Amino acid sequence: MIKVTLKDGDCKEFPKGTSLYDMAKSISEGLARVCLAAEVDGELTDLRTSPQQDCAVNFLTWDSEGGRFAYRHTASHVLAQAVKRLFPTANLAIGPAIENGFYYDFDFETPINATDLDNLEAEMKKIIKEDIPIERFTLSREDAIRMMEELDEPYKVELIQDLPKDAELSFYRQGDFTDLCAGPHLVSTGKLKAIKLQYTAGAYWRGDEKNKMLTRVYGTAFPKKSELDEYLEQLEEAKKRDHNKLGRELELFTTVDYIGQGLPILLPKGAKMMQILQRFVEDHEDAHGWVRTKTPYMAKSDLYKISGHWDHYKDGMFVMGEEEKDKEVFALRPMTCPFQYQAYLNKMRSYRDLPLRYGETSTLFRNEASGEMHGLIRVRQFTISEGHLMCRPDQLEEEFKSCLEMAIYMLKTLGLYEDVSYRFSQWDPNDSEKYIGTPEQWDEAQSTMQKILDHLEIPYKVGIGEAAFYGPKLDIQIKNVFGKEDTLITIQIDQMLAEKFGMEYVDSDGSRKNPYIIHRTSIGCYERTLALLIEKYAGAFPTWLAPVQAKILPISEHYMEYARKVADQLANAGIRIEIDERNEKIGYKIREAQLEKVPYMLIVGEKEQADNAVSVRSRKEGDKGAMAVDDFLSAILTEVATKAR
RNA sequence: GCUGGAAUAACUCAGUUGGUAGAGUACCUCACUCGUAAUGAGGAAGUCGAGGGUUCGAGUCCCUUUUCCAGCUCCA
Repeated sequence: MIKVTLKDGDCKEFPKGTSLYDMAKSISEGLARVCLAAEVDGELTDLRTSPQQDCAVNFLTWDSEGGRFAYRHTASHVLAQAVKRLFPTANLAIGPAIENGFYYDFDFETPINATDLDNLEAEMKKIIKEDIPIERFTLSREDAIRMMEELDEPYKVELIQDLPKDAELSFYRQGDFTDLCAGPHLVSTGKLKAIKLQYTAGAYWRGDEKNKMLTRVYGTAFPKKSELDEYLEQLEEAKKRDHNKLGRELELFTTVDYIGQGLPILLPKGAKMMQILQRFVEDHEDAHGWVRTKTPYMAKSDLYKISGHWDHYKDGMFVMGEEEKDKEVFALRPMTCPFQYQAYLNKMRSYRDLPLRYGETSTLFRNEASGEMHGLIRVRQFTISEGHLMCRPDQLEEEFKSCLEMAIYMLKTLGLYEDVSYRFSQWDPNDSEKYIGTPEQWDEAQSTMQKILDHLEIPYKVGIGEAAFYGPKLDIQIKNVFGKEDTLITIQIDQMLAEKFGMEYVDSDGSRKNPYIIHRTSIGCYERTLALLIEKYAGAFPTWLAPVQAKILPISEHYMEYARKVADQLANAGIRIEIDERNEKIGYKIREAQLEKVPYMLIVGEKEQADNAVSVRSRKEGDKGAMAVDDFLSAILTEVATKAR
């Protein structure tokens, strides 16, 4: 007998050799029905495992990530089985569970289409109905390779060959289908309930663009049809917040095909929001010891040769001219650093001058690959709240902290703080081509940064190979409505470029030293920030950010003059105001203003004109009744000043 | 850049096996002068993204290209 301690502290005894699934059954039929996998002494495992000694067992249900992953991983195997049934010549690559579903990569002989996807889904449902038991077995590496060669699965053979020689490999078999897999999996295909194949996409074998592009089939699975439907409904709702759709509908931006990809046109409302954000950021920075520079948008190739951009970032730049043909070759700037450094180099610096904080509202140009552009989130020309801070080693941590605090303040003010996560972006020592500097320099820069991050207790995850070519970064990451993650804000420590440009200061002992440089942004690039704000608020921006803060809706033409008088008074106080001068019914004007998501509608008619008042309707709370113009003005000014959300 | 999908009026979309280009909204005109989410009538509006091909005839079929969307790769 072995003793099993359950999560709730209960102890049970079972004969040695009892599987976890049988244990669950003997505890209760209900548990057996809902448990999907288990943790034995903290290790994720299959229900078909039979513990050999006393242990702690935690049965995992749909409520745990481990349970969901086992469930969806099994769904991905069922998909692979369906593919092998309908397309016997297709080869299998990999098929994991992911955050909200699963995918499987296949190498099809001919591309599959939407009908094929429907057929595959139908076949999956058949496999689930067949309720095929799923068995686990292990093979030596050698036998595993032999089996996959016999099955003619070259990708699987390659995967196995990369595993350690003495590895014992686990396989899962369900009827006529066998796959290499670490598991865990459900006990039979019938445990799956609601599945849906969503779409296909290309994906490089092993994520390397030099490799063949495979077909990735995405799907999701839930224990109940109602939950699946709810999830799909949520996806549809999220799409309605998509900044790329909403931003165009709200007339914030547009694109024109003969201007080109990644070059959006900011319309008056979008440009106004950008201006508000920019003023907010610049004022805040200036109040915190930052000074402004204004540097050129382009430079001769000479500059980029010193900085290393020419060798490490040329593909990302717009270069004008050819080195062989033209006397001077210019390139638009992809980053501000080498330009702003010239301001530092303008004269000899003393240790007393540091820290020096240079801010610039900087427009940058990056020649992104054509498939990368996405609305305002990835563009080829963008404007960023860029800054470089030169300091002494003893000031580094304090300055880094203040940069981070500023970023957090900005995020909190915008209401995005709860949506971000931190990434400590490090270099990839195996890809030294991509970076300047020696391994020793990288170790030093990264350990300096790590010390600061740990000291500040920043909860980060590490991103290997995500560093800039000149140094490590703390990236503040955010997800868009589709769940795709992008960097919003970045704070970087750079020693290497300072050295390349010969930036120095004279220390108290008379010696010359290179300053530490912090590259940082306050709210990242304005285009991307705007995009995320659109999605965050579904276009209903906080009043301080709204391009139009109040719209005056006269009941009829008779009150137009009064409407203009009110508009003048509010506009003179700095409120962004519009009048709906059209000869339409009030209900119609309200509907339109509501759809434009204007924070306040001010209805004026006979009564209001008599009382020097406005009837206020808020987009959130509806009709709020009449109010003296002065009272409305002071209320909205307070709201704007506090940047209330 | 790669894989897949898409492009028809300002916007959202319909358009059957190839046979005269359609709706709703918006816009313009007129009437109505209106009290908290759509007043009515009329009008104008499209080289069917661009270029080439097949055909008596192409929005529809084929090729090239541009842009947009999802994903991959890459990045703020």
